[in-house]
Amino acid sequence: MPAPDGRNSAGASRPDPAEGSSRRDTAADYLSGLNPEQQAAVLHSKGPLLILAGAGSGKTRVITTKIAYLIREMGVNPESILAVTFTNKAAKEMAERASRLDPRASRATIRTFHSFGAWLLRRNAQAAGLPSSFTIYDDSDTLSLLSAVNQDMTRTQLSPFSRWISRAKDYCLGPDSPELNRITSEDSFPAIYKAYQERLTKAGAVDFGDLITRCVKLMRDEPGVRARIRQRFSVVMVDEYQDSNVAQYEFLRELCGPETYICVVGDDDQSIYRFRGAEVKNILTFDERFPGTTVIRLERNYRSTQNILSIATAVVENNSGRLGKTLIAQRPGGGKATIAYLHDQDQEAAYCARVVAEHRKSGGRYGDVAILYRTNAQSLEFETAFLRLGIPYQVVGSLKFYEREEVKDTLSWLSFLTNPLDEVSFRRIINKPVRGIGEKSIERIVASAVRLAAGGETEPFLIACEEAGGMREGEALASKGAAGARSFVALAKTLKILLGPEVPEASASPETPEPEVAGIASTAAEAARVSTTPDPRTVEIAVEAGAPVKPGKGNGKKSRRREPEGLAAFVQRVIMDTGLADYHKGQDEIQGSQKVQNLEQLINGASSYPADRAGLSSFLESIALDRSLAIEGEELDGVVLITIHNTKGLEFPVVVVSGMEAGLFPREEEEGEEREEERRLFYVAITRAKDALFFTTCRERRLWGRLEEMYPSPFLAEIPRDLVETVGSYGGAEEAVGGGEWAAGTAVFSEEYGSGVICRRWHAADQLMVEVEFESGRRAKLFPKYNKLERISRDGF
DNA sequence: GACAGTGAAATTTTT
DNA sequence: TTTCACTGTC
Repeated sequence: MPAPDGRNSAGASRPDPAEGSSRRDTAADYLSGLNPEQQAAVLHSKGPLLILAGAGSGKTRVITTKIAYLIREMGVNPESILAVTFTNKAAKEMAERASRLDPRASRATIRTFHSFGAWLLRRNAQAAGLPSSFTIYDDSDTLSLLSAVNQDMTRTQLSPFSRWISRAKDYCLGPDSPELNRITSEDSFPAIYKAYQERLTKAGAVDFGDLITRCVKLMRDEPGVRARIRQRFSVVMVDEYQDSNVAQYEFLRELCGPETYICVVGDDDQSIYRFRGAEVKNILTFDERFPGTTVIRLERNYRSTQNILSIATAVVENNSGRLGKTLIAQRPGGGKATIAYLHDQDQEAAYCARVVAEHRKSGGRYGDVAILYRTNAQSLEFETAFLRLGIPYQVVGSLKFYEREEVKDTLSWLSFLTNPLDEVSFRRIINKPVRGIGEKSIERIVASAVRLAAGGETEPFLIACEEAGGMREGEALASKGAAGARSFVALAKTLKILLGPEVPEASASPETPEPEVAGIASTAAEAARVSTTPDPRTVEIAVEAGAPVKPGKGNGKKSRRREPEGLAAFVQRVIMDTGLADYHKGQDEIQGSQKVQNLEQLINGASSYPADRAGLSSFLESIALDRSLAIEGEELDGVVLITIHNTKGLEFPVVVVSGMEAGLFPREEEEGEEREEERRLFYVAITRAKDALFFTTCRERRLWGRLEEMYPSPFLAEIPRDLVETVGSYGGAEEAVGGGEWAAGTAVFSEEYGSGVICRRWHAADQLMVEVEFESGRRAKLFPKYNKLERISRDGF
């Protein structure tokens, strides 16, 4: 174990002897429920630790217990503990559970990689070459900036570049790196990347990748910062380590000095983010890169029945390059899984509805059932069917709330008020609602602003607008545009004043734990200040905004609403004063959309933040880094519709893996790494199930309006036949698929074509005929009786 | 410079 | 089915 944090605990590494026995009792309490491997993981204290935690093996429990144990038994200062996760949900859960074990754990830093990066950069903005109020750009902002810099190219042309840039950053490659050819062979990429990066920096903004790569650079260039950070965090833990990318590995390397205790937890079989740069190699080679590593395997599974785990194991064994784990069920019993062969999505949805109904009949809840799919688009059929059948459901993720036009508009205003260099936001709001400033004029203003910024001007866009409005020396626009520019400037200035003065830069020792109480007190005062000066219009329009949007829906009673509090009052004011409220109200009337409602939701989301600059910054940051934020709806009992990626870390009594069709899941037909990743995804899906597991596959599917003929996923053939039963028919009654030796989904071998999977069967000339999709990618129609076709299986069937 | 209309293309997963 | 780029008209 590391020496306890120097600042707080010199000499305090041993628990007070007087308290010793009672502490040990408590320790016994929370350790006794752990199995031997879990205990070993908690108690481990020498050298790096890699915990290979199989699905459902109590991973979070081990981490949180370890945090509590470090604090209680090892005398580690909670502030010295850093735990990083990949999703906000995981971070939140970890923090909550650790705090429940020991309230002091709430003082530990438990964040996502990206949010920790943002935290570090804000506190060391100057050293990192950023304004402390830097804006975080999401992917669409990145694309906007790219198209601003490359005006001769369309967004469609630029979108691959946007992907390549973020991939390059995943690998920690800058615009000048000679290794960029690993990303793409496109010749123009380095130049476009470079121009983008320069402009991004000029805009006082960072993208997601920067949140990691800039930290790596900061730690390398500034030994002082690195030393402080290493002193602050003597314990570093990483969850879901299999999803880390190269840049995150580099970051970790910088965070960990010789004294740091490092513990990573992960499961190589659940690595499913390769497409965005995750490197399974990080976990596969951890013990080489961190010499002296102890590896502990958690293979006891507390979630699923053995049958489910056997399926999962059989499937994932088809992958190569694994560290290897075998899950052992701790729960008894469990029946077979089911493969349902269905005709189309309607049948698929109907089948799922039946699964739900049966589960309900045996006393279960709607929320016990999860329907998993590969792509978000697949949720639609389930939604419409469930709506019609009166089955409550909830769609997890995919809530593109923050990508909506009206929300983005508002956020752009808020960003621009926080960061006057923010070009992307400026472009978005300068002429919305229309102020008579068209494309040409915008380009002229931006060009002028870029010049001004180069001269050190801190508010280049406002100054450039003043020029355009004829308020100062420079190129003025024609009358209509000039008036628009003037009104924009006036608006921005009013709102800025309302927001209050700039916050002073961070103090000298930025990584010292901050006394949080002081911050809240001052911000509460600020909150009061803003909300006590309401614009009379605010109230009036707020009431209108609360009125029913669609005729015939809602009522007038709702209009007696509470006045927005805290930052919400300011956000509302921005929406009103900028004219966005009226503009989108108009849109609602034309299109029957719910933009005003969405804006209200956004206002509500701001209410828990203090109404000052700091509050606004943290509001914007949490939105940028946690897109699932606004879903805080009431907890209703409904069937869960969710993508497989989103299920990571979740479990459900009943799981339906839908859309098991070649080309859809797995997505690509090719073999290799891509296929292995899809298989891991399949493995994740299977291991979410506690009691019952279903697979559905359709013969045809409506994809973007067209009807496509589909074939069963080759993954179905990897499921040992004795662990599943099949139901359903593929078209006509005679073609029942369940029985028969040559069912669809059966793995076969042909001397001529190699191995493959039967995707279809029917009768031709009184003989059974099957269509086989071979691994070579070829398809062939064969008579099992006449062509040499063997059935194969790996379970000795 | 705004905006409506047309035609064509595109759909994976997320911090 | 939706989104985006491009064209033509006011």
